[in-house]
Amino acid sequence: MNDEPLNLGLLLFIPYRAMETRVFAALAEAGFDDFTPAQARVFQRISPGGNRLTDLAEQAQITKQSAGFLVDQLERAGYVERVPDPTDARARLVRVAARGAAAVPVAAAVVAAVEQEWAAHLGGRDAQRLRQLLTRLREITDPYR
Amino acid sequence: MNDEPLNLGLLLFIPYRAMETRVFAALAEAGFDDFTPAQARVFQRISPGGNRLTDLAEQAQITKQSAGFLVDQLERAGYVERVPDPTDARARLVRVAARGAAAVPVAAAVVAAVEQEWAAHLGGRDAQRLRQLLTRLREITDPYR
DNA sequence: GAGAATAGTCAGAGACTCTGACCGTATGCA
DNA sequence: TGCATACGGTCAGAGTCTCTGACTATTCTC
Repeated sequence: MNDEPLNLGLLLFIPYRAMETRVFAALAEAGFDDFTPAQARVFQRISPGGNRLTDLAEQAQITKQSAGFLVDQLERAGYVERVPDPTDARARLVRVAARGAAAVPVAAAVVAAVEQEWAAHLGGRDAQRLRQLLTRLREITDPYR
Repeated sequence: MNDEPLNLGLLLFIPYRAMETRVFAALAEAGFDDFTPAQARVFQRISPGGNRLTDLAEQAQITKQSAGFLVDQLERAGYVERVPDPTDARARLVRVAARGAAAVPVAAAVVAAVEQEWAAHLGGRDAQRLRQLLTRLREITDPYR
């Protein structure tokens, strides 16, 4: 049923949504039942050394106010912490905290499992190709990088 | 900068978001400046004969209440209309109305343009391949179909 | 014809996002 | 050195989107 060609936007959205659903179901089951997709889109961008709020906002393509709102929640829930930026007294660095670090492997495991399912359906060679195509597409569609 | 492999979810999300941004910018410029992404995700699923609310909700993976909320707005803005379903007195069919029909070609043109840009970057053969891979991926990631 | 299922609405709450205004610190330059 | 400007971040308020739960009306099943 319904095999007419869809526009690429929707075609990208459908598997994205499927992945998201799977990850959040697993996180919830593992006890990380607070933690929302919006929070995750910020959390996901935190690098090992920590990031400034404005940096995270820019990467997630939201305003710094929205980023602040989400980081507040993440901080309250113990997923991240804010530390002063030694190089700039105005700024603070958002870093992954203990509970956040504990959630990462859970999420990573589901992502890996889903990617394997997809590879099983597409074939390993084509799964590889999909990743490569999307990575190349990112070159012209990621306003941050 | 930042070429480390990202998870497939994010890799799908980035171009999706880029497409969405482009389409909404063009719609706004063409005078369709009300019309939000959430409304579009419902609107996009309306088929020529019209759809029931619950059908749209299921496709968009939202509750029927949310779908009703969005269709209310679309109706008020003149993008869709509701007509009685001749086969079931409980139901009504949501159909594209005049203003909605006027917006479709504008959106379609942008989608086509963006897809062409992407094809120019990836190469026509690989763009074709990307579409094909995503279509196959839909087979196992679209809970509706 | 009775009971269960379905289509849709109403009410209320919570999450997410935005714009605009503001404070304190840093930077560039005369 | 000092001043204007830019930048990092917060506060306040509003709008949008989503959900859960409860309800009405109609249809389906037996």
